[in-house]
Amino acid sequence: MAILIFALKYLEYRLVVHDLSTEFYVGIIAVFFTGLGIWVGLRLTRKKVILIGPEFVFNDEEIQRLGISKREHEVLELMAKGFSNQEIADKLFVSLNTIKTHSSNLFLKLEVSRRTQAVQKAKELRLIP
Amino acid sequence: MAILIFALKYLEYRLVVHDLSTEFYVGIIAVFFTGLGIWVGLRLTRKKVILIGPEFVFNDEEIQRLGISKREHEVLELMAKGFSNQEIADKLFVSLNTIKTHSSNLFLKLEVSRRTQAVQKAKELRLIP
DNA sequence: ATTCAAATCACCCTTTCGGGTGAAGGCTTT
DNA sequence: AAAGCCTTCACCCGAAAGGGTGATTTGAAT
Repeated sequence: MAILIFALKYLEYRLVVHDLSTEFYVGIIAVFFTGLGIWVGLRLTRKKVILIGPEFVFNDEEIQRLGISKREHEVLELMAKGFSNQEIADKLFVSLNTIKTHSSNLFLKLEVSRRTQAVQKAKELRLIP
Repeated sequence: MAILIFALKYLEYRLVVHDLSTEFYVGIIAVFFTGLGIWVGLRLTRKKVILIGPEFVFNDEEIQRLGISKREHEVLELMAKGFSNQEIADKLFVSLNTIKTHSSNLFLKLEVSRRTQAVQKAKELRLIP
């Protein structure tokens, strides 16, 4: 707004002092404010792009459709982070056998036979980030 | 450009017929072209956002920095798709031992000890899609 | 009170993976 | 020609993962 008022006054001053054609000044104004608008437009979308990037939502429908329990989902997340069954067991304070049971059930529900496939499929279905 | 010329002529016509102040017309031009600029700006970034999404480029610098060979990179890609060493061996028409060698070298270069970690790290470093 | 799913753990066995070592052939660089 | 990397393959061994079965406990729903 300040820039706009300043521009108007400045051009008005130039219009009195010099005697150039009206179209010339109108052209200058048009070009200047088009540029200003482009800048504003870029500003607006730059923020949007930043916001679009890091948003992730769990696909709860798919999780329930496959019948994946809370605990199984936890195991799945740790699996995706590259932890071994033993490490997952330690983190969740349960036995290795328990994790093996959970992972076996996960593989059945995800219809895979290896953990790398499980992780891949889980990411595709947006079960995990 | 066509719109700009049209606007200039139209405003010139209005300026002669009616007798409103110059600032008024300058204001109209400013607001109109600011809007036009915003629209153009949005147009430009909208295309950029669409392009940014599905494009993936291999991080060649990182691949070379880690000294990952062509063959090792192939193995890494198949690994990330969830294939077992035996399946990778079949796909590349080499022996299982060869794939084990490649994967061992990969783990050393990526500084990991499990294939899930290797896949995770490779994706972080944009070595694979 | 009974049923049912989830979570826990155990034991068995097989397959896969990972680490270590060695070696042979090919290709490039020096 | 020698040195160095890539690729290929082999063997050994231990650890990890996966498949199957069965059992107990707990909490929620009927």
